[in-house]
Amino acid sequence: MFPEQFEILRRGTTEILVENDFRSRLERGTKLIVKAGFDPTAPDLHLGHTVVLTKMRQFQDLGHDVVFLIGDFTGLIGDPSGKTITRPVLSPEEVDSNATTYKEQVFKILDPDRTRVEFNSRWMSPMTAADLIRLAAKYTVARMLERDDFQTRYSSQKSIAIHEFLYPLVQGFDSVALRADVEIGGTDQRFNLLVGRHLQEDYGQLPQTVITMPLLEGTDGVQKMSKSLKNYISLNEVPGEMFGKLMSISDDLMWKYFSLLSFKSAREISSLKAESLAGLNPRDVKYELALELVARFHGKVAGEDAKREFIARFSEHELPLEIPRVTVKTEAGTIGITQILRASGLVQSASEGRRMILQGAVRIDSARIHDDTLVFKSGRVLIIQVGKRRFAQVNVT
RNA sequence: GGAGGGGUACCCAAGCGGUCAACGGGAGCAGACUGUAAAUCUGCCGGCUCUGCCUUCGUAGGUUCGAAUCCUACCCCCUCCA
Repeated sequence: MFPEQFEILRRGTTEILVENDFRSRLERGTKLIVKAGFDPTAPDLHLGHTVVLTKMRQFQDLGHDVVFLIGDFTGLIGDPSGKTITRPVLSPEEVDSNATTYKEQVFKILDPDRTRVEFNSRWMSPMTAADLIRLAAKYTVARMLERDDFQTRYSSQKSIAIHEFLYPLVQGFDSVALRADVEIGGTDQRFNLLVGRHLQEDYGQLPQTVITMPLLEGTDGVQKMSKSLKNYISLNEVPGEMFGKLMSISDDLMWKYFSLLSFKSAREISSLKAESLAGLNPRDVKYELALELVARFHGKVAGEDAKREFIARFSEHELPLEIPRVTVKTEAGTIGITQILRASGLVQSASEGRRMILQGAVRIDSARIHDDTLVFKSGRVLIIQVGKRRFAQVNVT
């Protein structure tokens, strides 16, 4: 039983600190308190976040207590791992509405009945300045600067504000307040998670087990999935978009997505791998992935519709089922094509429209055009396509 | 308190009086191909009434026929010394 639990929980992790402690914790057979913190400023979760959530779900399924911690207090500090130092301070109402949005998304993965949602302002706000100084005294500058991104910023002459040092401390203190047995985070959280161990020891608690999960690369296949890099797949993505974005990841990256996001068993995944080696089109394997994930967040039917639509659009080059309709007004009864493209929102500027036409990207009623000086009279209705993905039915009035 | 380095387009990063709408890389977009929004190759990548014009290189002024490039003031970042 315990070795089995251990194996399930270890799957996909980058690191478990300390493995032996974790084993003995599991062997005790008591419910563990499993914590993971989330930033309140980004209620729009993406697939990268779900790596940790999926791991939390496994703990739940094994009967442990999971704490979904919203770092509303740490939100005041901002995440020092990013480049931005200042962050807009959220009002209580904003935190509240973000939390609601969070829950909607998170409970697609976690079991709501077995999840405790906490806010770290509950114990941080009552702290006095003196309390905070006492907390700050528990760690040294030299040890803080061990943190990889502090080090990088320091040596590349980027600023580090004092309050950013508080971020790991507060996060660590959260573990003390929650008496966490386990904390899960991405590998980029390693340092912060370890601070928790240190502080717990200082407060006379058994240091938590730290579990780090690999970072999921975004759709560019190189950088970690993040909103600011715009390479993310949001959980709120409409089914078609989510399906398409998943199909756009590289054939190599697809396997990482399988191992970190799929609920398929290790055995099922390796048999897919074997089939693909045997000559199955990687595209078809990717369909499996896209289908599973779209179905998880939007339901089975939406998943299948998305797949069907994708094949029609990109394999059979059919027009999408639903084409947005827009109306474009003429000045004196006629209007140039570049103006139509811009006014319909298909391109950002008339210049971009001109370039698109010259590159052969624009089709009107399915026929490619090359002339950027075309003029249309009012009363025309045109189906315009720019590239493979932008469509509009334009009513010229 | 003193000395020095730096702020360039979405990001990184050249340029240091005209040939700069600004090298190069990344991201993005498009085309070809593959009939995966994979991979690969090619092109585009400030705006416009587009063989030209207009607005951009921290901010505001100035010098000059002409400035991202020189000068002045201001704002911001970093380093070293104290």
